[in-house]
Amino acid sequence: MQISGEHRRILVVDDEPQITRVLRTTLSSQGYDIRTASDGESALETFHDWSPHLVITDLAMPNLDGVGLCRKLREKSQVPIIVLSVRGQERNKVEALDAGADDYVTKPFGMNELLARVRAHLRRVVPEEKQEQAIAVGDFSLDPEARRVLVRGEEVRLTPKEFEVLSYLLRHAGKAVTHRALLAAVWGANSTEQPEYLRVFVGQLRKKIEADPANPKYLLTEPWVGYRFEPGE
Amino acid sequence: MQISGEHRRILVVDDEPQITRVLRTTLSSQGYDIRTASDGESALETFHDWSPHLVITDLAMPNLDGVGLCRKLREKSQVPIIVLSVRGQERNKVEALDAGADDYVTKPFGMNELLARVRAHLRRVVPEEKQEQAIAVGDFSLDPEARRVLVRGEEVRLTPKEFEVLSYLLRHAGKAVTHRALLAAVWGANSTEQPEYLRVFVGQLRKKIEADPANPKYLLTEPWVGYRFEPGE
DNA sequence: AAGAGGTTCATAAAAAGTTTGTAAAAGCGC
DNA sequence: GCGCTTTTACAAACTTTTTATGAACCTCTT
Repeated sequence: MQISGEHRRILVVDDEPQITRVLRTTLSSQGYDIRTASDGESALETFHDWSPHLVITDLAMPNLDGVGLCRKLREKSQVPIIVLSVRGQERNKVEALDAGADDYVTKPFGMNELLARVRAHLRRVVPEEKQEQAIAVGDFSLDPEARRVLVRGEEVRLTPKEFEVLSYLLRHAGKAVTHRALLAAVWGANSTEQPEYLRVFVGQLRKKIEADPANPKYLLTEPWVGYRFEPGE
Repeated sequence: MQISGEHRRILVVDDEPQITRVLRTTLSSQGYDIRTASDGESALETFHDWSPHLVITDLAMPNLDGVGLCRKLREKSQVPIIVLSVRGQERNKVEALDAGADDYVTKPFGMNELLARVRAHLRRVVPEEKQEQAIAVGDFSLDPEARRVLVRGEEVRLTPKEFEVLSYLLRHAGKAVTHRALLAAVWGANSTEQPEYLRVFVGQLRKKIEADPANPKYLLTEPWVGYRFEPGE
């Protein structure tokens, strides 16, 4: 498991199942999330649904070939594209690269080389597009980019851990959140057996966001289960 | 002559004069500006003086080899690097790519392929103008060309590093900027583990731009995360 | 139905561990 | 030498973790 590769999504496009299978296996083992497509058209669909960070594609495919796929992708996206092909002739390479591909690797290729090229291209991808979107529920709004929380229009200063706890609760507003889930989300999957933290931090949060911390209106406890966040109407 | 290649500067590094000569000729004919260096050390010098848009380098060189050159360049720069080498073994490729190279082409290579790869990498280079635009937020305005900053109409003298720090913060005004991001932007991607710089420079900046440096109004600290620039209304 | 025993929850506060602001010394390049 | 950057040091401020205590709650027994 490597930090820089975590959660990066790679779309593999090839009409030969044995190729996609081996790529899926190898890339998955490096910690990447993989989806595959067997032709250009379905690749475009998956691309739009899933927004991968990198595309690896074959050249010869039904429906829409590799060069066509590159052109289509480039109309909308800057995603790095690596073309894999058995055709090693220079004009094929030039055509693909000029169509928008970033790299051209000739089959058969060494898997370590491909992985290194994948790393090289992913390095350039803007670090972690913030998947975190602003949330607004009831009297609360939370902006992860600015790292700010507003309660009834007032800004509330939160420490990092408080922020993460509240963030998780807001994202699951209205639902009962188990101790385990909350602990795992904020403290990591390891410390799921220490609910003392939660009591302390929930207490702190209530002091900061509740009008009457002793009789919480938003941050309710769900006995024997966990907590539940109830946004004001 | 092609439009996309106009005025782009390419640094060619190789200790064999016949290689640099043919590359210079070919690349020049495509409208690129070329300089050459015959070893890693002088390549670094030329790089700093000339800020090329792309570097093409051999692997085997006196003084500082291709891999070392990649590492050195990556400390400060995101410039695309294409490595040319007679060594076609996979571990050479992996080593170079992981050292920061973006592409690895084995000699002998087709010139059209190389040109296509050059075009592919140059496509990704951010057009300079984008980074050089003036910014004005709240009480601040910053002119990158003149390297001047005005706070409430008053000019403030800043050192180069101070300027870059403030520039980055202004470009992300209102958002929490992580230590990592700020360090990477100003000191290069390698020095992301030295937040001491930031403390010092933020302190300097506050002295220069805040009315009361001890109680900052603009340059706020976001504890455990980084800093946030809040423009005056 | 009431009470004992055990568990969970809330709160406060002490202890431990980090981070931040600041000053100043050392290093570097022109 | 001079100005800028880097390094070092340390106290102050802050966050997180740990600990303690009492109240509230459930279960089981009588």
